[in-house]
Amino acid sequence: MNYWLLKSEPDTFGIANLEAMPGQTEHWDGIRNYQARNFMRDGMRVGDLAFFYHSNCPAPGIVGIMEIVREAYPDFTALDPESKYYDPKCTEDANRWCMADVRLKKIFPRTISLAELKSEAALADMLVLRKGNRLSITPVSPSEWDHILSML
DNA sequence: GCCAACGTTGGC
DNA sequence: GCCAACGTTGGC
Repeated sequence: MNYWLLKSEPDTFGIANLEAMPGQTEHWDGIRNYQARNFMRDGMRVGDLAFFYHSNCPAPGIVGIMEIVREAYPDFTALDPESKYYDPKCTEDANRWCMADVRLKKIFPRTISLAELKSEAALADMLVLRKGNRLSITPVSPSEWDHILSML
């Protein structure tokens, strides 16, 4: 069982959008970075838990928890010319991108802000806090996971 | 809107 | 395989 942190822009798809989906479940699509894809494809398993992180917004931070309910499968948005995630180099037989399905598990009573996360010595090694990090999927260690939950 | 950091592309 | 140019991310 692994822990993750998944970023999404609330203007595009925030935790409230996930809450509103049937079964509070949705596919996590649009990964267009190899490192992030590899984390998803090679590491993410059903039953894993992930923080929902709001990025590129007035109050960036962790807003809740999701559970992985389906492991990596081909990201069909890469084949759809109408999608903003369309990748002309992908075909049905050679789709280099994948998505996973997530289900909302918990919305935190408050946002754990990026500033708070940065101020915690116990989280100094978190990938997502590294300067210039742009990965939309990063692994979270069990101790980091527990520490963040203790901040609520 | 600015800009630093980083990934990808493509010419050579 | 190098590397400059370009596009994107994301905090501020």
